[in-house]
Formats: sequence, C-alpha cells, structure tokens
Amino acid sequence: MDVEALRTFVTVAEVGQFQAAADELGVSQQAVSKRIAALERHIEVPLLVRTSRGSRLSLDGQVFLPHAKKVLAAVAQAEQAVRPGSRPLRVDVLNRRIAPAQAVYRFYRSHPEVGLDAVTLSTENAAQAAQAVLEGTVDASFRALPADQVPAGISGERLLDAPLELLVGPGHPLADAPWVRPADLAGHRIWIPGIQPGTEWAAFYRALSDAFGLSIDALGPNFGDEALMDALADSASLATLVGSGDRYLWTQTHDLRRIPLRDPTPVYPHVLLFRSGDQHPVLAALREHLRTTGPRAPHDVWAPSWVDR
Amino acid sequence: MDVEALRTFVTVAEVGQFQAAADELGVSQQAVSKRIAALERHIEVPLLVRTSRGSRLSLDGQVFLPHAKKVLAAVAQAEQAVRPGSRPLRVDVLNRRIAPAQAVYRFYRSHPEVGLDAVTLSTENAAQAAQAVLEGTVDASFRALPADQVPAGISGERLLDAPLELLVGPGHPLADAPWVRPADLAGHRIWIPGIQPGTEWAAFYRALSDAFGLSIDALGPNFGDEALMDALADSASLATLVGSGDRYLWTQTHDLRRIPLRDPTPVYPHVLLFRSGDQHPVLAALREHLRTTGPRAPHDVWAPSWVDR
DNA sequence: TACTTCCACAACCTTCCGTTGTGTCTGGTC
DNA sequence: GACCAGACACAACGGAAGGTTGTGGAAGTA
Repeated sequence: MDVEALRTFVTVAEVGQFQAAADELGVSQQAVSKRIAALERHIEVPLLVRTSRGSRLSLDGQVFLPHAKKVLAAVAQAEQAVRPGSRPLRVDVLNRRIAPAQAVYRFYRSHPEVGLDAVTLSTENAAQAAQAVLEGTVDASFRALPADQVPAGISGERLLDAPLELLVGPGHPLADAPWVRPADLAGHRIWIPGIQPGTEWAAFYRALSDAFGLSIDALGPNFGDEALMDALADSASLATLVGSGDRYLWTQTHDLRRIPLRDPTPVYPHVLLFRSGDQHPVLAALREHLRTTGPRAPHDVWAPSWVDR
Repeated sequence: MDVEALRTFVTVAEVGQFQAAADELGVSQQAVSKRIAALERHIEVPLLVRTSRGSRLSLDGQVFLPHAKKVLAAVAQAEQAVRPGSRPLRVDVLNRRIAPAQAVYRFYRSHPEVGLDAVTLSTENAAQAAQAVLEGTVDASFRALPADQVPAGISGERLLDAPLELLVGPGHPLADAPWVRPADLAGHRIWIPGIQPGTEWAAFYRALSDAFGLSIDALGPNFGDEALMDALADSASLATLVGSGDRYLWTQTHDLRRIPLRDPTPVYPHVLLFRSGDQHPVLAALREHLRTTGPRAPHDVWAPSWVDR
C-alpha cells in the first residue's frame, strides 16, 4: 500500500481521467495507469471503471475513496505535527546565572506570538546539556562550551555575554569604588560557593584566576546563599562575583554593594547550543534577536580563551 | 512518506531497539536503519535517540508516534473496507422471470448471516448487464448469455434452469392435459408480450420456435399482463409460456391452467455473471448453493444451443 | 472512414531498497 | 585498564520496482 498510489487514486477519482490526473501530479499517464493497477492488484478489487471518455468510480471505488482520503489526511497531519515551528521551542535557560533567562524572556515579550518554553535542565555539565540537545530533550541550551568541544550534530553560537560585577559588604576596601579592574582584586578573597568540579563554571573561574592572578575559591563548600551574604556583609576582605543581570533576593535584605568591573570587563560567555540544521523558526528568530539586541558589553571584555568568539 | 517506514518506526518505538524491530519485521537491522534514516530525512526531524543500549523516542518522536499509528490504522481500515466480504454482495435478479430472485432468496434464508443485496438492473440487455458487473455496479447478474459472448474479465456459470410451463385458458384444447410436449404446441398461437428485440429473451424464444416449429409472437405489442390474461381466459387457441417458479398475481384472479412441458422440458438457462477472480465469499457460497440445490429439471431438458453446457 | 480521445501494454532505464560485510562507539567485565 | 559484547551506521552490490517513451486498441465523433 503506497501513499503515492492513494494520492493518485484520489486525484483520478476527482478529475475523472488518467491524463488530467497525471498532469496534476506531474507524471506521465502511463505512470498513473501503473499506480492504479498496482493499487487494484494490492487490494484485489477494481476501483475505477475505464471508459472511452475517462474513468469513474466503481462501487468498491466509492467505498474506498473516503478511506483513501482519510489516509492522506492522516499523513498530512503527521507531517504537520513535526514540522519545524508547530511545536514550542524548548530552551534550556540556566538557573545559576539568570542572564539567559532574562534574555529569552525579553525575546518572548517582543515576540509574544511565538511558541516558546523555557526550562531548566538538571544537568550541571555543558557536555550533558549538549547531549540533551542532541537527543531532543530540549531544542537549545545556553552554556559556556568551547567551540571545539561541541559534539557532532550540535552547533554553537556565542550570543550572550554576562558581565561580572563585584559584590562586597560595606566594610570592604573596594566598597565605595565606582568601578574596579579585575587586576585590583588580586589579594582579595573571592568566594563563589556551589561550583561543582568538572563543570564549565569551574573552568571559567579557573581561567579568570589565572588571567588576573586572583585567588578565587570556587570549589569550596556551599553553605547556601544566605551564609555567603552574611559572610560578605561582615567581612572586610571577602568578595564574590555575580552576573550584572542577576537579581538576588538577598541583595535587598543585606547591605551589599555591586561594583562594575572594567578594563577589561570579565564576561561569562553563553554559547547557545542547538541541533545543526534545526529549522525551527523560533530558534532562528531567537538567534537573530540575541545577535542584535543581546546585552553584550560594549567595549573591552575578557572571556576565557577556550570559548569561541 | 512511506507507510513501511512508518510501520518500522512504530515497531522500533515499541520494542526499543533496531535489531529486535528488524526481527519482528523480518528484515535486516541495516534496512531498519535506512528506513528510519529516510523517514527522519523526510520530515527533517530526529525521531529516535540512538544509545549504546538501544533507541528511545526523542521529543519529536513522542509527538510523531501517535500520528504514525493513526496513519497505519487508517491504512488498515482502508484495506478492510474493500476486503472481499466486508460489503454485501449485490446480485442482479431479473424481474421478468423471478426464478433467480426466488433462488437467491432461498439462499439468503439458509444463510441469513451473510450480507446480500438483491437488486434489479434496469438493463434489459445481457451485454449491458455484463458491463454493469464489470464496472462494479453489481457483483453478479443472472442472465442467459452465450458463453462465448461473455466479455473479458467476466466469468459465467450456468446455475439455474427455469422450466417453462404452458398457461392456457379453460377452453384451450390442451387445458386438461396432464403435461404436453413442446412439439404439441405447433399450430397453437403463443403470445409472450413485452419482449424487446435484441434481448436474450427474444433470442431464446426464437430458438425455441425454431427447435419445435412453433409460432411464438414474442415481439408483439404489450398491452399488459391483465390484457394477456383476459385474452387467454377467453381464447380457445391462445397460450403463453411462464417459468414454472413464477407466481403471477393474476393466476388467482383468472381461471387459467398451468401445464408442465416434458419430453423435453424447455428451460430458460440463467447464467450467473460475475467478475473473474472476485473473491467475495458470499459469491462463492451462492454459487456452491445453486450448484447443489438449484432447481434444475431432473431429466431431459432443452435449452438454446447458444448457451453454454 | 478518418480522426480524436483515452487507457493499456512493452521495452528500456534509472532509482531506490534490501542484503552482506565492516566499522565505530559505548558500557560492562575480568 | 584492556578486552569483549551489544547496538547502530556506513559501503558496496544486486535486484526489484517505478518512471519514461513509444505503440496499440477501443470507443466516440465529424
């Protein structure tokens, strides 16, 4: 049972003759003859009555026609169901740094008609996220993944740079600076708890430390954000780094200062991972949107050398 | 979009791995790979996630699976709809001689569970009836058609012989005979109105006339059965011929005699016409039923030489 | 009778499909 | 840590199926 044969049968039934159906289908009249003959041979019942002035449906053909149409409709519906864009785009927005979530939300606000689901994968590892994209769990994921580590079948585009800011308590020596250079942080203790080894976060802060001679304790024990904020507020030497777009609830409950970093501005580079060749129109629109309106730091920025640019 | 590819996809989705699906479908694992790959290429979306321990559905695959199943169900339903026996057998039973209608009715009484429609085609011509069978307007038709005139694609089986009886008024010389020979009718006027020239009826009565030297007025004007009955009842020389199974309403309202014909018994031979190779089980059952229980005259009968058998 | 229309048949060719053989990757095991 | 087994993909080959052109026959029409 060939779908094309069914389509041919329906066409012949509607136009009433083989030649016209052949023209409509873009094949030769003989091909139509063959398809109909094969279909009739398959179901062992004559469907069309051939006359000298065309063809019309036999009794069985009249019975069969609506069923054939139903099959074709089901086929079209199946194709429609997986057509790019008929399903909301599932984007993995990180929960740790919320810049991607904000950017995706802004995109959604400016294109409210598109289908878009923002989810958060439980994977902390960029490679696992890439795998999830490859497997179709999500359609795209924001990660900081070196371009050469992007697995086959996955494309990556660096679309979002999240500038880092210093977060210190009021007693910190840099608490009143309008901005600081990364190199100024040398000698200060920087604590960024909750980073798991083997993740791109760890690699990022290691690269940052190496680049500016900092002492960042990114792999230490995590006592929770509340404990970190308490420690910052009380300490004259402890600092942490947050994304400039991040909004932490405890910045309102603690007297902390957010100080921009410049010269250069360290940015956490988000690479949007997606399946190579994915035709989803929302994905294309999201990429275009981020390329033009994405909040990338305007002037000299620093990013790990292992991230594509 | 190939139906076999859909079937393969559904099988893989259900059993979870290519090899097992290949076994179930009776093809090689590589063929399954190709089919799935072709399907994914066609809809431009990955449906299955290949792992080292089998395959599972991707997000799009989960969306696609029910649609694929729906297509397969529609295909199965379409095939079922035209399967021989899923539709009642349409049999053309003649209205002029009701022996076929009686025989079909008896068959239906003994097989009440079968689907059977008895209709009466408006064609008076056997060739037209054969054409109607060929075109599927009906599945079978009782006609007296020479075997060599059966068109291509149509098979004929002589299954029903309707013996003729003489119908005369009480004043007819043969009115009190227990039976008569056809040759005895020579010299008597026999009127069989309503026969159209060019029909098998006309040919039958012409053959009957020639065989026994009768004078049958079969092509005369038709004033209606009532007029014929009146004429028979009043006439001392007029007769007509009826099928022995026929029940005419006016045999109860007129004092007429039905006299069997013997030595030999002229029979009107009904050939059941049907499409060659028709697999309809009711057709086969009807043929078998008529072969064994059909009311065929037991001993020497006469039929036109141009009819088979 | 000649002509047109419409479908079927035949021959040829291309394309696609299925098979066998082999490769690669992953996960478990000794 | 290297090996092995399972699972899917790739390559090459053979055959079948479907498409095309060319032709024929049947029925209606001028």
